[in-house]
Amino acid sequence: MRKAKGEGETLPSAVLLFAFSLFARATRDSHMLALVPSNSEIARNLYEMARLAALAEGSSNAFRVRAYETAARTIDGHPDRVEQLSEAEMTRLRGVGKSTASKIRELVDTGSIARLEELRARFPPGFVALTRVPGVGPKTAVRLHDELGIANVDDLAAAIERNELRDLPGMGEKTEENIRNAIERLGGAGKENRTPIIEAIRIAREVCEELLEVPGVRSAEPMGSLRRFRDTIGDIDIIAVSTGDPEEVMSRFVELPIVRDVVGHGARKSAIVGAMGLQIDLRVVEPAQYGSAEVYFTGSKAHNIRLRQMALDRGWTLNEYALSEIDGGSVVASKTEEAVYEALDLPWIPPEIREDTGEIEAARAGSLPAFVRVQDLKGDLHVHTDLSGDGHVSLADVVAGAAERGYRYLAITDHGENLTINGLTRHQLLAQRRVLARLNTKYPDMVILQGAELNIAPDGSVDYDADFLTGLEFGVASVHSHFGLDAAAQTARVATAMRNPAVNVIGHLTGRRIGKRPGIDLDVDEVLSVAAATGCALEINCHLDRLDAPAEILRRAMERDDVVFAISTDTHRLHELDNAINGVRLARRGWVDRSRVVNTWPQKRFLKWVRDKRSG
DNA sequence: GCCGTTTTCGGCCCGACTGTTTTCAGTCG
Repeated sequence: MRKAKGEGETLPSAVLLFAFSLFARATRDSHMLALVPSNSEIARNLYEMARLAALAEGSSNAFRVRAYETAARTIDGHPDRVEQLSEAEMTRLRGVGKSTASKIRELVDTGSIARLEELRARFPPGFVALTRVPGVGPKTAVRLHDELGIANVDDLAAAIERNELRDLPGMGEKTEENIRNAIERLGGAGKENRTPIIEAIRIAREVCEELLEVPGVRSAEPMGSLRRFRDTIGDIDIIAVSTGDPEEVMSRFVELPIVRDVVGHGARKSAIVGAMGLQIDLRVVEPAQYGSAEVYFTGSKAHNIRLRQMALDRGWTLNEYALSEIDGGSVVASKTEEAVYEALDLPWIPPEIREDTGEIEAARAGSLPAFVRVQDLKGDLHVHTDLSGDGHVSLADVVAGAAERGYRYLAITDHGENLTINGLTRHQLLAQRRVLARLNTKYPDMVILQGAELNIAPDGSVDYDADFLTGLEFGVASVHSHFGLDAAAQTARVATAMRNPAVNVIGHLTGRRIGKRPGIDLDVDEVLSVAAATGCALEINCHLDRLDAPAEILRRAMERDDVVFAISTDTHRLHELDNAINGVRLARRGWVDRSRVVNTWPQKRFLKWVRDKRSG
């Protein structure tokens, strides 16, 4: 039996959150119906149409498939509710024509799309799962079904055991063996298994270091979704620049200790499966090709397609080796990314936003945000010391570390007393206050504020009492428990904390741990409204397993002009002060403008903002 | 299925690798 709509779907938690925010707003604004599809729900239907249409068309590159995908992407990134537009208005959206507009209208009016239902009936979930086996694409899946009656992965495995695949024209023992191995590696997830960025970054760094040992290799850097700073990674793409023999780089690569399986081994391109089943692709290029190679392998695919279209409009073609003239092939640009973008009359676009969700248009119009850079940060506003149960750096060391980085202000924010294992007693805080007075004298250029990371209780209250909190100079408030409350309760909880004068920043808003724990359910739009009304900043937490608030929420916040942010490392060990770069990259991914980040502000303006909030 | 200031029809991004082929289809990113 078919699942009820919206039930049991698996989506990244950030997308779910975002979807929920739209859904919650819809339910609040329109009392009459509870099932108005959000933009992400519409997009999800269109993505599913694309996926199934790929099977019907026999290719993921079929024009109809790409048309659905383009429309889905446009709607996913659209700031307003598409459901409220007329069909004529919808067709003004990029990639949405009459046919798609009427399908969206059908979805809004009836809750389903007839064409999608037909496709679902024709390609049941078990069959679609076949195409998640690496090496099995739409053509193969359909053939397996038509010629061998294979309807799902189990059927396929059984057919391989009977050596049936090798007898099909165009297939042989090798293909059969490859698919057998692919199913074994699948573990139920296959092509859609994604790795948290914190793990992927570690593996990528290790591999790049090994590649740098190969003679002739000048650089080795991760590209793809890792460079775009997505919070989960499907596979790792690495470009190595070599002035030596590329085949030597390749043979070293496929022999690395991390390699569990070699899935491709060519002169310029190889792919291996490494620890935890994570695939790593390596490309070797020459120095003169680096810029175009970076553009190409950073993606996203959709972003690249837009760039290539722009190249074609100019009589050029863009590939991984160069931007060059179609006639004659002379190179227009290839050495640097900047040169490639400039030739296409665009400013350089940061990798973090290359998703074809409006960045090309914004770049063309000159309306990209002023992106944050590490050197813009003038302070860190979430820092623990070894007084916190989970802190591993002394107060003196972390203050010195901040001073070394040229910071003009710093908030020490050890855990509040309600976090029983990690938190500080009032007595400890009073003692810390005396030490801080001396440190403030020692570092006259930097203002060190005594703050705390307060725990937001289920009712929105925080640690200590109002009197004691007045004695603190700064407050970060975070959810550390009761993750399972419903959205209404969580939203009210966070809103109450934001209204507390002792709270300057909401720490790691959703509480998610990427790949381990989903974020709490929130009405994001309501939270943003309260943030705006109270002047409470949203933290951009730099920890790679948090990256919280997620980019989707940051971008949503940027659609308003009244929410501010704080890029904070949440340091527990001295070296974590360097994690600021992660927050900077997350901020870019959320299209955050520098002017809205409170810890880029000069000392005086920053301190005024802190005091204004605390005076209620 | 979408799109258009040369176009309402005829285009639509590009290439490496693999396995099975004697020149290419399928898959992948």
